[in-house]
Amino acid sequence: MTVTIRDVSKKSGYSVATVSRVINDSDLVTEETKKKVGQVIEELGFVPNNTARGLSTRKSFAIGMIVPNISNPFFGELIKGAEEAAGEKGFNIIILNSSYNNEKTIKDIMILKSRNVDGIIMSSADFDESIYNTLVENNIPFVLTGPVSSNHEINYVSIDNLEGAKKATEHLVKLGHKRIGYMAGDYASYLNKLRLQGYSETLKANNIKTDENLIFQENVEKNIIKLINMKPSERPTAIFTFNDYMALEYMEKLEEKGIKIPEDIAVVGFDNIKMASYYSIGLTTVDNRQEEFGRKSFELLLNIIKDKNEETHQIITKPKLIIRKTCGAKSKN
Amino acid sequence: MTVTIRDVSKKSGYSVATVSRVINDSDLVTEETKKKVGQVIEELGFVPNNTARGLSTRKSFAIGMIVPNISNPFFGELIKGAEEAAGEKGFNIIILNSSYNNEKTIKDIMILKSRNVDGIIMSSADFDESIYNTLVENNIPFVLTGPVSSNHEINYVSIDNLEGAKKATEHLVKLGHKRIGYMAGDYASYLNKLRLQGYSETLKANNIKTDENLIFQENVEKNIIKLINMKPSERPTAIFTFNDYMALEYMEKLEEKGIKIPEDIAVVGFDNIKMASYYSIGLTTVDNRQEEFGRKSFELLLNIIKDKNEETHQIITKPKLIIRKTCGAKSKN
DNA sequence: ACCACGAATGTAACCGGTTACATTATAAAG
DNA sequence: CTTTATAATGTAACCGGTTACATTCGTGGT
Repeated sequence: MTVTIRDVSKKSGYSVATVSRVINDSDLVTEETKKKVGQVIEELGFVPNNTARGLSTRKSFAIGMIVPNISNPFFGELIKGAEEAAGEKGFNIIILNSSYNNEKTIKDIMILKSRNVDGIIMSSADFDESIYNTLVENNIPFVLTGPVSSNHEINYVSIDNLEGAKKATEHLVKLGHKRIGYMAGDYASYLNKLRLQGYSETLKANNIKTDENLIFQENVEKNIIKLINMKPSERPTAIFTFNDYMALEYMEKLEEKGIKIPEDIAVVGFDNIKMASYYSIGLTTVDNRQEEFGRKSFELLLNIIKDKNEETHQIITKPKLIIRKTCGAKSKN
Repeated sequence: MTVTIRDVSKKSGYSVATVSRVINDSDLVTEETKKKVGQVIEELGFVPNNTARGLSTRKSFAIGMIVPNISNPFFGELIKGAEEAAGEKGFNIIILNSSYNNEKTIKDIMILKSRNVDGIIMSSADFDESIYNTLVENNIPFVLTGPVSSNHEINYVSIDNLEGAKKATEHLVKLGHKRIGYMAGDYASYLNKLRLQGYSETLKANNIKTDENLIFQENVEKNIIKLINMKPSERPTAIFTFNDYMALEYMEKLEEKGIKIPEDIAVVGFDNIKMASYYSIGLTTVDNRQEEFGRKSFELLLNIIKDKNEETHQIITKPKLIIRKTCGAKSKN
């Protein structure tokens, strides 16, 4: 049915080994035979079977990618960057949705192993010991995206979250705010810890003493009620929120209550999701370019696969503040 | 290094054939041997090598998915649905980003062929003859998502766009509007044709004569200028826009000019993207559930792969109108 | 007791590539 | 004109599963 390397061998008069060498552009064959064999390949429309190739080389030219939620454009962009970089090197991406579930993540890793992927790009909200062990025991090259709290030496690429939080908070300080709040959601991620830390350190560096009443770490509902019930004189005049998604929620609720942004409360987010730039929202935020991270993740992974050397790499990019309207500073748009 | 079926065979005392049968849960083996062999598999941590399996069965339990833009949540949801459905059946998804480029799409199809995918889910904005031929010549089972203008008999799943456009327009008619506009972008897609048709037919059915001046088919910039420059008495009192994305753009521009929504102009979109429901936007729109379509696409594809029968299937789902604020009707939220 | 038959298991070829090793051809060296 | 090194090609085993076909074994019919 399908044309195989032996068909090409027969028709061209060369052995399968030589044909294989031609396919792989080995320098063991003459230019002339390359041409002749190439001709036959063309004629027969031969396409090498990747599965067979993978079986003998134990490589698949495929990498796995496990993300918490494909439909979230934040991860969509990550995937896009990785897919593009992979394609350029002849790799393909097998995508798996972990749904923020670590048990599923481990199953996914095993699935990817059975598919002989050459490596995995992981984007886990909660990279724990069990995931780490699974990857290491199965000897699978991997890189993480996002900040990593693990005390193992791990390859990852991430934005500098501490620095980003500092820039965001500092911007509010420079605008003259004294009562600056930090608003997060209810889950105690490492990411949250870093961003809170950046916030706190910035206040300290500017001789503003931290006020526990201005740090909101319960769920969004409770936080908003607490905020709304504060006397205007006690209320923060500016808030740095954990991420854009939450910032949008807070903003919606605040405006419902007649609290104006940025006049009454200035807002700065984190991530620069597409919506932040959109439709009269104009959220000031910290740019967190996922597409670029996707690309870098793949490139790092490829290095690891090739080199197999022991040293780990951490690629940490510098964050950039995007000033729009919600912080009250003059927009640069 | 890795544990193979022969290791299991050796340790369990059974032949590789029997082990293979156990793996595949064949009813040719006793429950007892299944148990014994299963035990050994457990002990050794054996995971069957999918590549080897694929080579002999000529199946890969992988399907390819080609979408125009992964980072667009519209497609993200589609992928998510397909990935989930696929996972339940032991299939994985290889994702490829076509960037709306048909030449790349054809290359992608060949890449997927060399990987022996069992089928392809295509989401092309412009499914043309060359793509069709590539798929058919290479004998690759496929299903399309979205409406298909091709005159070939093709498997696809789509929303009923004509019906959706009718519902949207009808809603505006029922709200008492007489001057209802249709606003699209500048590209003449089949999709646009369908939605425009739904709009026109609804007007006719309600004895409102179509006014060419209320149909905006140039690019967004030009359309908006034309709209703004109309006298209020000539202006449409309501518009049905090609999709939510455009609707948001129009709304932004209109509000900038002081034209209130829905008081001055009511707006209905199409697709129900996440943003439509969000942050005081409240866009009335036609639900176009991509996640469900992703799931259905996979299920349909699986049927095609299994049955190999000749008849084609078209799965067309009924659209649902989501009433929010921009149409001026009382919101049901 | 003997044969037939079906259920359970085993043997080995096969899927389509890669590659270690063997072989042949070619040219340079003695 | 051998000998020898080297470049080009060929042979066949191998990757790790699946499965057609062969074999073994137990049971019921006569």
